[in-house]
Amino acid sequence: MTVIRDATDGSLALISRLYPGLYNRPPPQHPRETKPRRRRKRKAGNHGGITGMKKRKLSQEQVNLLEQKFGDEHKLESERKGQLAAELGLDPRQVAVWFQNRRARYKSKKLEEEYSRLKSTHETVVAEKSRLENEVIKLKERLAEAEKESRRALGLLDGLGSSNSPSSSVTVNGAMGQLATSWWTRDYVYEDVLFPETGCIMINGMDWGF
Amino acid sequence: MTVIRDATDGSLALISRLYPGLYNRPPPQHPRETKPRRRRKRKAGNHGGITGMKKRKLSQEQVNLLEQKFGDEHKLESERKGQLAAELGLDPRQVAVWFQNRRARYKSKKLEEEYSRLKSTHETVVAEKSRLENEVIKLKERLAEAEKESRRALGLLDGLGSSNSPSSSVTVNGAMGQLATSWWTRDYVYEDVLFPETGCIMINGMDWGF
DNA sequence: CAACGATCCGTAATTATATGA
DNA sequence: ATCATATAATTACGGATCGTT
Repeated sequence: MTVIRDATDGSLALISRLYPGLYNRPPPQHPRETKPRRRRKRKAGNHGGITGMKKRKLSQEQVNLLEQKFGDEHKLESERKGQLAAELGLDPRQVAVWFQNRRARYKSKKLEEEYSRLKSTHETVVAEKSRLENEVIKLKERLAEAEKESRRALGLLDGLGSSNSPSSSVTVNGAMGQLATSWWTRDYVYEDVLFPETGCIMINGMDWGF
Repeated sequence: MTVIRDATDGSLALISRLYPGLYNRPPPQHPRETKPRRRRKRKAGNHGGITGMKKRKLSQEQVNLLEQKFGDEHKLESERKGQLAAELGLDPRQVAVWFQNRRARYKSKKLEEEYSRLKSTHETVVAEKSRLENEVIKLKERLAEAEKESRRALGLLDGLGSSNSPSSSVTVNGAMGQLATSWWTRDYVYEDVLFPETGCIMINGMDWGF
């Protein structure tokens, strides 16, 4: 099944000599193991030393337990580290390294997830923004039209008011006054609400000079 | 059985000219047809001993050249790989590994950058959305008011029309008809444009039944 | 031709090392 | 010493191509 490659079995040959039984995939046995590596001495570069240790893959069982512990706590206390190492038949150093790498993996994985999440909500917001922009446009159209119609009605009222009975004129003028203070001459205006062509309103061929 | 790797003592620059390397390096990408790959040649092998030691940390000079090449192309053709390896005094395998790891680094770095960028634009869009929401609210207020005023004016017109001379009535009724067809009874209406309290408009103590 | 196997190449994940805070 | 981080090397898996059958 597993194709043994030149490079791989070279490693295997070497490793299996040092760590018998560790590379078995199907039956991962418990490696009770002597560790040929010694602790890293002071930063004396041990380049060229025997330190070049080939990586041995941890068995699935070992990984399972490590993952479980990682789920409990992302950090390790040296106390638990030693215990875990003994339980797994690993060098405490390996356990520590495993946790470090696991934290790094966790971090980048988390970043990916965060990115996906952010991207998703971003697209949602963009769509909502687009919807709002359309709504604003429609509202402005409606508003421009409504105001235009108001002016038209007011113009008609004004025209009527100048040739009506006094009582009616009072009513009309009163209404005009209210309208004027309510929105007609208000000081805050959306410049872009009124369409250009509404700047000069022609009703029945008459320019109302607005 | 054949051990090939390692022995990267840095003095085996000669072994690299075994890769006759071949033509072609199209941006292959996804599975699509003829991608004349590298011709394969008999493996030559095995540099040096079994020494599983890792010659870690490439020199700054080596990294500089590698980075430069990476800048040109993120992928390596075996031809260039062999040449580069010879130039650097490295095992071609190491060059390949370096590029693989470099691509991985590039990928995660890019993800980080993309995340920052996305986050930034997201916040911008959120702000714009908020602004648009406010604008919509204001426009709705204005629109409700404008329509209310229109109705008030129309109400006044109507009131005048019912107690005026026939000639005036004609004018008034004509205006009403225009208004009615322009927006007053249009069939598409923003349900949320009119505020709840405007559902029943009282003008001068008169319910217009809207 | 098709099928197969060996060999190369790449990605993704993993293990380990080196260094600085 | 521990941790975070960068880097190197290894492992496993998959795809592509060549050389045979």
